[in-house]
Amino acid sequence: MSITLKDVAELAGVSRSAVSRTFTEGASVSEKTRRKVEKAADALGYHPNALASSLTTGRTKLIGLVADNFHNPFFLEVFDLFTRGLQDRGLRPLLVNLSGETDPANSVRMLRQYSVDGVIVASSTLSPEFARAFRDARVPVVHSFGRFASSPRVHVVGIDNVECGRMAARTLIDRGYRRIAFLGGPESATSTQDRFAGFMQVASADPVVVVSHSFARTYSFDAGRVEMTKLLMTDPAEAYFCGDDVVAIGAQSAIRSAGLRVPEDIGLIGLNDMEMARWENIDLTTIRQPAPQIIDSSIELVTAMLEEPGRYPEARLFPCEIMERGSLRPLS
Amino acid sequence: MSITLKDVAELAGVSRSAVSRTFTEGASVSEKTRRKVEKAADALGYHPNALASSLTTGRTKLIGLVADNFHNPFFLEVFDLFTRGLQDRGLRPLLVNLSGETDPANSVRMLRQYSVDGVIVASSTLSPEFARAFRDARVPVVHSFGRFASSPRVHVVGIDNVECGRMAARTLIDRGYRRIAFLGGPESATSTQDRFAGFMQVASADPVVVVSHSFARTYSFDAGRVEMTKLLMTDPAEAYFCGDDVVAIGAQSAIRSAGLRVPEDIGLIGLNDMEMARWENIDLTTIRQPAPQIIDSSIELVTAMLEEPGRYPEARLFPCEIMERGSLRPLS
DNA sequence: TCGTTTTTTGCAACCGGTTGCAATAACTCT
DNA sequence: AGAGTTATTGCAACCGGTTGCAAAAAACGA
Repeated sequence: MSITLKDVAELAGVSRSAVSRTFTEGASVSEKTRRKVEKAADALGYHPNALASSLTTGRTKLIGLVADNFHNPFFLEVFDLFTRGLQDRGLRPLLVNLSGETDPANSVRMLRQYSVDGVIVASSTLSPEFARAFRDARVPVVHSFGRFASSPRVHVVGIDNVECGRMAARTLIDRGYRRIAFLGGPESATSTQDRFAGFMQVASADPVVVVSHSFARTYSFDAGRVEMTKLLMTDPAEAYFCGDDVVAIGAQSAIRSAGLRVPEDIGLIGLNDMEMARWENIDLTTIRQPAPQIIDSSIELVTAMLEEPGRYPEARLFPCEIMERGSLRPLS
Repeated sequence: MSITLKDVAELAGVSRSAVSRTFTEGASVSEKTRRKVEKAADALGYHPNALASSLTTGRTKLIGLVADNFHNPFFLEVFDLFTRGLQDRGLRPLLVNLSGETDPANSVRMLRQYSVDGVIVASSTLSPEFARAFRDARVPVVHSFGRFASSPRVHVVGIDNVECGRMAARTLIDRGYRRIAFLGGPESATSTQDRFAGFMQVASADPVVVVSHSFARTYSFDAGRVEMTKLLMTDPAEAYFCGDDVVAIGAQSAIRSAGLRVPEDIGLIGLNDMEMARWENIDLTTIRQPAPQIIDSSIELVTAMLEEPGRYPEARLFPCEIMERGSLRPLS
């Protein structure tokens, strides 16, 4: 069927080892045989079978990319960055869609069956358990956008969500908002919990500030809209820190549908700074999460673990910054 | 390092073949040995290595998923559907990001190195050449969202873009718009060309209709916005058929920024019916592309090709329908 | 030129599985 | 119980590569 090492060896008149060696970096082959082999390989259109070689080398160059939110456009950007970053380093992403799945065991089993070299869990909602399951199975794993822990059990790359919560509260208070609220993503998500904690910490420390909170069912437009619609029926706050941009956009839509204006009637601040936040009809003030850096760093870390499997776990944090746009009233 | 067939065989006191057989569907093993093997396997935490077995079976259950647009949220929905559909059938998507890449050779080589069982090219912008390159390399391939051809050289699953163009033109004319225009996606994309052709065919057949056209640089918000901004500086049409939803949303944003209203001042119709089109602040009238059906059918077709590699190429078309929302004036 | 050192090469075993085949075991049936 | 079937099993070769090792070839030094 397809061309194998043996075919090339025969045509080139050398041993199979010689052919193998010309295709492996840093192996000992003379220029003469290399040329013979390359000529034969070209003639036959030969390319080494990566999977067969993985059997002996123990490396597949396959990286499991595990995600659970396919309804948040931010993750499209994340996939773009991950796939390109991996490809640039000669690695291949094996995509796993976890939507609805709660038990890590299946994914662990599946990714082990495919002998992935490592796994990147790209999610801000999965519990740390998930990444740990891979570690326990001795699969190098990095949790991107995961929860920061002061004593991480697994490599984590992301942001300090607690600090983001504080930052959001400070920003709202600085703008003169007094009745402020947290409109979080799913309550079960670690990122929601942390952002909530930080937000409350700053907000409740200020004696004149009145703070309230609620949660959207998921990090999605619909959930944000539903929750804000509910809030508008009673006595809404002056400004909301939303779970993330897509929740904020849903909230924005609800506010506008109710005949109110952002930021004149209600202020909004999101988190992520996804592309859409810049769209002129959305124009969302938001906390930028430096996705390119997080992703680069995650890839770097997972490749480092290939060399050094027992590598001591670490948490890598990147700073966030406020992106001023039009959904909050200006600093007076 | 990891548990192999041999370890299980030894513990269970049977031959390696026996172990292999208990893990392969429909092989001949007695209940007694099966139980012994399963017990040993459980004890050791053994799971067969999918890649090693692919060597002899010739099947990896890996499917290359090739995409080139990571800036259009519609494709996040597409990825969701593809990954789930493949997973449900025991297949694994190997994601390839083609952004910027024009030469198929690289992807073909890479995916062949990984012995993917088949490839799905999910793009409405790539030329048919691309899919053909896989076919020429004897890799089963399906082009999803690709150009329909009356004599397809490669399996294509999608919609009739020419008919969509006609449908859009008819819709606009029926609403009483007289100065209508096509605001396409990238001119080089087959889908743009076809939608354009159909649109012009109907529009220019009507003596009272005045038609014009232009193209956005890519299927993206920014490109749509830029192009519409340009159009607004001269004498805009009464209604536009936009390249796709994301281009339409960009156009909508430009229109609103110019202080005009949709649909009162300018009407818009998109194509795809992505989730965002339903968002209340967007509320886009659009032509629904039945993505779930296209994707299901694509997966079905690619798996059928595994059984029957020489399968005669076919084009599968799914009907589209207008989703009435608020970006066109109502039928009078 | 010849002995020594360094490079290059092929052999053969191995990676973790699968499978055709012949031998063995377990059933039927009379 | 014994002949004839059918089901199960293990052997050994193979899938497409890699790699340690020893032999062969080439390069080096004097």
